[in-house]
Amino acid sequence: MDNKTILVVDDELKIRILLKDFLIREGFNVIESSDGRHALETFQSSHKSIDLVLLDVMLPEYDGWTVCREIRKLSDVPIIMLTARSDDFDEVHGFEIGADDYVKKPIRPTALVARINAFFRRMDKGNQESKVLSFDGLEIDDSSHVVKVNNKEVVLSPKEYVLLLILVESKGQTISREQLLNRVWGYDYFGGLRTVDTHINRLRIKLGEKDYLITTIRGFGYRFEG
Amino acid sequence: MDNKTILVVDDELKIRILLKDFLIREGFNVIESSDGRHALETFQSSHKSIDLVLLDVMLPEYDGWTVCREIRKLSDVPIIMLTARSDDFDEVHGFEIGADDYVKKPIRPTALVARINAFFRRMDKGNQESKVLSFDGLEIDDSSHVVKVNNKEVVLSPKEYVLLLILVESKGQTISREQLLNRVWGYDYFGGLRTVDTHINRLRIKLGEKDYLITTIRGFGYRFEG
DNA sequence: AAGTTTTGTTACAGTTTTGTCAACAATCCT
DNA sequence: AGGATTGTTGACAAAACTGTAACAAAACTT
Repeated sequence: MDNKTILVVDDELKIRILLKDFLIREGFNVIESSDGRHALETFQSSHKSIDLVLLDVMLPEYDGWTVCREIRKLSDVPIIMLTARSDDFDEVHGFEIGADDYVKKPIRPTALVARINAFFRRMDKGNQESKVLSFDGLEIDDSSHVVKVNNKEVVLSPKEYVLLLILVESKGQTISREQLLNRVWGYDYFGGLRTVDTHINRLRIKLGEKDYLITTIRGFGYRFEG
Repeated sequence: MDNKTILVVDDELKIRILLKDFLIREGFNVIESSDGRHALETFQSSHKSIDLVLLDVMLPEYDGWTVCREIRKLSDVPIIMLTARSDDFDEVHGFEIGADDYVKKPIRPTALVARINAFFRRMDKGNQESKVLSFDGLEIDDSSHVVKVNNKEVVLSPKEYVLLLILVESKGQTISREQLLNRVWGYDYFGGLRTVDTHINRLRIKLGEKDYLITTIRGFGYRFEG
């Protein structure tokens, strides 16, 4: 497999260096950029050879959102946003603008690399296929976050959407409440397990007649039927 | 057998004890070390059996960074650094050295354990194969928890499912009621042995015509015929 | 700042699961 | 055969699990 090239955009030299080192150690090629304007120029001049963009939100010249939007006008390259704190980040905002994923600082290198690899794996898998998952009567367009039941759009809240996505991504497998808490709410969330039930319930209501797609496996968790 | 072993390196006795107790309670094996030199020796002598290293930055003899670097020369074991200060220098330094994650003091044990678990989960996600056990007419898909008899799904209760799984995993061997109580109900369960009989009975009923797969070994226990 | 949506938690009722018992059946032993 | 031991099965109450509604806090909109 030939090496992928990643464009790293961050104004902090230290972070840039450490990301570069880590990515190179993982076998990627790295192009660096320290501000928004330069990043855009770099991308314009050589976007054919860039396979993924790591983009800090806070940048001089243009901020990360702007850079993201501009890049989107040129290309569908995967963009992963790096956010300093969770406060100043709005996930929905990020998705609307066209980012494919986001990673909160402080960055955990292995996690980041796992995420990057996941992207490339997904891309290699079906470059032709659109990112629309669909099962009998249920459609999930992951790029636009639109969910349809019998061709009618259903509006899901963020948590509901992620919950559904997690279930669908491991369809056929039973996932415990603990796992769902970890994957939807995060590994550092310590709320009660009943919370999952409630959200499953809300999700089912919104799925309407297709609610049977989410099965309860008593004593174990939930499962999406593919 | 499934237990992961964690090497805890910290010079403060209190913290070491705190971490050890917590980790052991969570089902990990723990090896301790109080200074850098000893940690390295320990790791060199038994790094085959160490699955993760918790490493304090400030240590006598060698400091945490040095220990980290040396361990990296030997192995790719995940390393989580415990840092007292939260300024960027530590993190950058850590990235360069090759640590996988950071946890800032003061440590919240539950959060730390969650992080460790997240790590292990991600790691053995790679070598996770959906194992489907199947015998004439009986199928057990452990990832989805679906059991089929003659291609027809059979719904088992949690206890029934685990019971069946235990039996199947040691097929051909006779397992005593005591062993079944231990492995299905847990080491700290003190119920009567008859309980096993009842559940075997219920299991057989649900297995229908395939009930002969579970044989009674009079005076000893039960056996699954593979 | 007020109103709306999302989210986490709790409470409770309906259902399933579970443990235990006791009667009954089968097997073993002398 | 007869008694003793062991296994099976049905009944039933206790415990556990889940779905749902209600409510309050938090986040987001306008």
